[in-house]
Amino acid sequence: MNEQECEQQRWQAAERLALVLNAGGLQRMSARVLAVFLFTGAETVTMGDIADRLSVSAGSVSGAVKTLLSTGLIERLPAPGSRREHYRLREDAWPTLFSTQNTVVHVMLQATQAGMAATSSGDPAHHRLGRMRDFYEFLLEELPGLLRRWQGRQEVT
Amino acid sequence: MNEQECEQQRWQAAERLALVLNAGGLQRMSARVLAVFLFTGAETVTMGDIADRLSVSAGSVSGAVKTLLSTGLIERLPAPGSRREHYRLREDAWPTLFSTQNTVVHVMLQATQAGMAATSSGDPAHHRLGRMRDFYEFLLEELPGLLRRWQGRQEVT
DNA sequence: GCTAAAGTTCGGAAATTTCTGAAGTCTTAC
DNA sequence: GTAAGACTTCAGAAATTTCCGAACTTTAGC
Repeated sequence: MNEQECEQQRWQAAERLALVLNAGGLQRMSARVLAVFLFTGAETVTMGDIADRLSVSAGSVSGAVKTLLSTGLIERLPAPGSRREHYRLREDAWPTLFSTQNTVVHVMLQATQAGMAATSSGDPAHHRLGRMRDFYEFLLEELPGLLRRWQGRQEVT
Repeated sequence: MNEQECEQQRWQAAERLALVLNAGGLQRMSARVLAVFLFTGAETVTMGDIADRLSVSAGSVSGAVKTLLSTGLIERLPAPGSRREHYRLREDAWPTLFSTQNTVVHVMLQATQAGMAATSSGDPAHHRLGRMRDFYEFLLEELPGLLRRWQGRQEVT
């Protein structure tokens, strides 16, 4: 396998992963940009690098980078007096992504509680909502332990 | 609070929950139909019931019900020689939904492995992909135990 | 078998999301 | 201070998703 073939495969894999990240909840452009951060051979990238690689407009890259920054998946490097800003994937990007996805659970719980307040205890809906609440409360209870176990494993390495 | 106010609140809560389910990955119409299954005061519902409640076309309901059936969130009841098919929320709907959402993780892992195959071990991308793979493999390892603990808690009740 | 109600399918309209491109702002270097 | 490059913003175009509705299929009841 020569170098060109490898590069081709690398970016094919990147686009495939972008599709999955997209299915997992990320916006399409955010997913593609995140894939660049993952698959680039460089330690850091600039917005221009990303725009070139994906052949998309600077505006799109700007928006996606802003989103990824605000969700804590990437970080801006303390720029050494450079003209261009440099960014890179954060070390704990994946636990972060996992955690933010679980904020949805919180909102779900609030909705179930509103529903239970609007139904009497004899109502089948009241019972159903109770079961739903129980499950998601269980999930939230389990979350901290899960992340702690992950961090514990990291320290060993 | 009189009966009408309660009904109004009930379905307001239902629509709110539908929005959250939508944000959590479900299609818009599937989410709204699932909310009806949760919030209805009846034990079971027919497609006609759903269409009336949401004021949407029979076609839309048909599509959404088909999806919810295939993902195991609802079930068709062994119809007692009736003209209309009856459906209801499955008892283990929420663990099921949770598990299906985690099939995304499997696909993600496959993509990381393809990426690692296309990069050499000296490449920064190789290292990044390795970290991503480690985290999601960890998650998959934790999943069975999590569901087992949930089932254990259910049996006690 | 016929009828009528229930459910399904699918083409295209409508609505929403997503991206671009151009204009504007900020920063750096000279 | 000025010019040039990097980044941001936003209105509108493009693409995609989503839904309706009409035609079609199936099934229960007679």
